Amino acid sequence: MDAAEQEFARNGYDGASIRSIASEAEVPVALVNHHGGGKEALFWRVVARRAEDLSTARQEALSTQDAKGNSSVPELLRCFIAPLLERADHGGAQWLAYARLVAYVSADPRWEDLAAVCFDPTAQVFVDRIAAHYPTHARAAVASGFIYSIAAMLALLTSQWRMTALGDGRIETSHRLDELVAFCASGIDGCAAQKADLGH
Amino acid sequence: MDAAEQEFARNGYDGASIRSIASEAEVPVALVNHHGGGKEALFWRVVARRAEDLSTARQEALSTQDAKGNSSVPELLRCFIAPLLERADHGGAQWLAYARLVAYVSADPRWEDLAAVCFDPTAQVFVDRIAAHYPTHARAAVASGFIYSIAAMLALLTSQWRMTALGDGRIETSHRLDELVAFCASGIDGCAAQKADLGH
DNA sequence: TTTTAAATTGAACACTCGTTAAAAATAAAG
DNA sequence: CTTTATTTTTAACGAGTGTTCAATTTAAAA
Repeated sequence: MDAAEQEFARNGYDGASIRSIASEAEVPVALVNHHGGGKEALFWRVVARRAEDLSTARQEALSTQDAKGNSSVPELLRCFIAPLLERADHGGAQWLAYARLVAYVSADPRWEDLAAVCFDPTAQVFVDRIAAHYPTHARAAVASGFIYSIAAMLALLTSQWRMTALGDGRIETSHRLDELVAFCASGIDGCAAQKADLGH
Repeated sequence: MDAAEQEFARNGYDGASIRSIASEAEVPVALVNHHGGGKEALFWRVVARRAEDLSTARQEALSTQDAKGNSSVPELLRCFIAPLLERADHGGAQWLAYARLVAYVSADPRWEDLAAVCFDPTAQVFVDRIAAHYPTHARAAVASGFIYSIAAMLALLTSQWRMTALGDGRIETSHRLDELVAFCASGIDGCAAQKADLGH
């Protein structure tokens, strides 16, 4: 599974080969097929493996945040974003590979169903919580803003190099989270405000 | 080229096959190799083909906007975002495919160089213009926010379906642009503000 | 220990891939 | 018209793909 995770994250679904995975895991080729149930089933399994851990981490962060009193939108966003980013940073090579895999799955419409099963239920919870801070008729705008936020989070995982290229100074990883949360919170706010202006 | 554009956009680089492209274009297999100079060179050519048109459209939008007087950050962002989104919406199937291809290239670190050549120069111009609205020491924050914004724009191209799934109502395509610009402008603003708060 | 089940292995199959080389057809130049 | 380029076609090569199947080894159950 670890080998498949690395290979899928590095080369994508089509670029990865069962033989490379088997070679990296130092097992015969037929074993990974017998154990994984075919390439596509193996891919699903790899993505789903850490999805549950990620979801519970997000919900737990939400619970501990709620215990401190009323949760603001930035605090809610942080509960969703921090678990993945922290694991990508300090969770070892496997979690970094998995984070890239999440970005890959989320970007490719081909894995619509997989993403819907693994990530959408938790996302739904956070959209509900964030939307509660805005007028009820702005829910669609909040949902859009939340998806934009997810895209921004994944961009931080895949194209961090581009930020240092376009900017003129490297930013410490610990500050990236605060920066991203600030971006998303303000963005959702702007989204909802724009929706409110439609009637004028 | 049109056939390659469709095929690459639909299946990615590894998923696309020269034979499918040749079949869709109703030409022999060897012709596309002779004319395109190999698969990778063909991919570069396809991506670069409309990149220049896109860049000039963005810069022209910037010029006409500047002619109206001082350009605000939302107006600047609209000049960058609108050209691609308009072409994806009303530019026919080819431009829609190309838009998806841009999203694909931007997401995959494998095409770092290609993206740097085709898209980064124009992006640099817009980062400079936007950064002029903020204190000079906030340029890195603005660059980060701009990349987040690009990610959001590409998410609108690839996962529009998810917005209607997480929200509870469809939003008209014409409103999407305003919504996205509002999100990005507010987000960049929040990014720069967070950077300013670091000293406290 | 014997018997049944499961896991592991090596080898091969059928297929698609990108690329190449020589032959045929078309266009351009003299 | 003849002759040179250029483009197009046909065919095939070699490598790599996911998958399958019987043979073997290991583990578990009776």
